[in-house]
Amino acid sequence: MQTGSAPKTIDEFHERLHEVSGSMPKRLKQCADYIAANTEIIAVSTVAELAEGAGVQPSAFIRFCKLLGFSGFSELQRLFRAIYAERWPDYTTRLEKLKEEGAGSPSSLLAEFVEAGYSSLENLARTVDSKVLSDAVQILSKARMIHIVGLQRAFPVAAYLAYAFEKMSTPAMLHDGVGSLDHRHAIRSGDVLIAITFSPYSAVTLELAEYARSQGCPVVAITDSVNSPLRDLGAHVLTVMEVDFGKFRALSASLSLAITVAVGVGAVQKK
Amino acid sequence: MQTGSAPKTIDEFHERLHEVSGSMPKRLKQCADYIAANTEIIAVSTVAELAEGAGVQPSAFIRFCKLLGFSGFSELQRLFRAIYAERWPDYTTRLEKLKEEGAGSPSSLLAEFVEAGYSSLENLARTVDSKVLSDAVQILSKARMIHIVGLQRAFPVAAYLAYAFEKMSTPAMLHDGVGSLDHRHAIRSGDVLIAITFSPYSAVTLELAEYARSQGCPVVAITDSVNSPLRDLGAHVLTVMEVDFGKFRALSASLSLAITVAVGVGAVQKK
DNA sequence: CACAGTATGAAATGAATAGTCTATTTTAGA
DNA sequence: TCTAAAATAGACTATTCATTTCATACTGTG
Repeated sequence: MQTGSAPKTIDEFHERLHEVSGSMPKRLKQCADYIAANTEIIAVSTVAELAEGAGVQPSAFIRFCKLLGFSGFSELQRLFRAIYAERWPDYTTRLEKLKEEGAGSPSSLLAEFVEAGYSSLENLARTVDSKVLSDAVQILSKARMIHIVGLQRAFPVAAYLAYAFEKMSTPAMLHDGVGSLDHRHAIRSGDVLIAITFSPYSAVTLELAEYARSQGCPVVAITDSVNSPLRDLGAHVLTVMEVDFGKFRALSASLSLAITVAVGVGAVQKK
Repeated sequence: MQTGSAPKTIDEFHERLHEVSGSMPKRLKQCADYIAANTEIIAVSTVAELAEGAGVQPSAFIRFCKLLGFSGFSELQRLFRAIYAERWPDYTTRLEKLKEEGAGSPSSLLAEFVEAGYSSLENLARTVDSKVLSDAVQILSKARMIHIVGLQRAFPVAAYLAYAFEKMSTPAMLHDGVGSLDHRHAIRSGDVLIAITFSPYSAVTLELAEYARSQGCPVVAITDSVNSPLRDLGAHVLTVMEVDFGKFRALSASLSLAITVAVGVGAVQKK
């Protein structure tokens, strides 16, 4: 049992699979083919299920795992589960450590932020629900006017949305709180509000969203986690999980999502 | 046990989770919170693992599952396993899947923007000059006051910088152009200006940068390409190339660079 | 302060699942 | 066609895991 040679990454796994699949007895070849075509279900299936799918006995499937260098099916599955469950490291602690050590040279700091950006984007791509996304675009494209609110951390996102709509000549209004002027009464029937807020949720944003709902206007929310109070309002929620650095948040994912929505709306309206 | 009312979709699940999480005993609340934050690992975890993650006993976790309307953990997990394949983690595959919905569809747009953001970040990490970056941080950390200007496309970046400095109690002022009020005379000797502008370069931003230089204030520029007019002013130039998609520009790289600078300055000042 | 109702944790139970072993079948070479 | 080696299937075992049970600790109320 050459367990030491077990593939450590998905790439290595595929490589090994391809490598050994040439010289394989019939049943094991079936396993190889089935696995190659259904890699994604390994993490959530049992030996019995996979064996049936490949049309072989469970024991054959286990022999197949061993041939690839694993000690058994469990070890193989562990590889796939680990990769999926891979939690992004705790950036807050990492950042603090970096600061403490004083080794926080700006370029290593940048490396951290860049990596956080990668994680956020990958996570976004992985978890976005295309149905929810296209519904949001639908709702917005029917709006007479789009209102945008997002303060504090969320303000850059709101500002970018306002910019994008402006460039596409889509009627939109940014509620930015300048002069503490409240423009809530600009929200009329037929309008839609985009509310962006992340924990800790801005009271002003929530209030405006509430007001919009009370006027019968749909609210499209861009927010983190599923506990967002915006959900209580019956808002159409787009969830985006982003890596936090203590008080700061990589905004890569939120911005990408926002610009997608904006361009999506613009595309629909041009037709 | 109202097993008939078990959530059938992830959306329903989240809804229910949020619905019941208000009135829950401590341990079950812990489960709810943990699950809300780690939904993605349910499909590939065991009760014991999740329970440990939430800091509760496995039995408590099962009580939690029942509260949500499932017959037990297995039924809950079945829900997540069923949809697992669609969210297969391999980033590239997932992007391709998103694009399958057809060009112009919201999800394919998202895939494009995510890709653009990703390459922008890659680009940034590759091309950044660590000497220039740490010099910029040096210059800024010596400033009596930091002025920030960035309009149009660059405004979200400027706004985020202003937010970050505010959070770190670093004296900073955002020149946002509200009311066409020009605050240039707030720029005094000892201050530093961060000017952010991308092609086509905003005249207002350039003018302000010019003014700052004329007052003998250093200017740290965040801009694209080497042809930026800010270079002519003798500004300290941080270059960031963003990948365009259509008319729009991913801001991921610019924001990451900006936040790096801000946090870098904050770190120096805390010492 | 006592009591009822609820929540909790530890351990026992029982089901599902991975992994092993061996008799049988298939295959290849003489 | 016979024989030896390899491959396979299916029964068997050991393990892991979800779930239940029950004794104990809280919590709020009269």
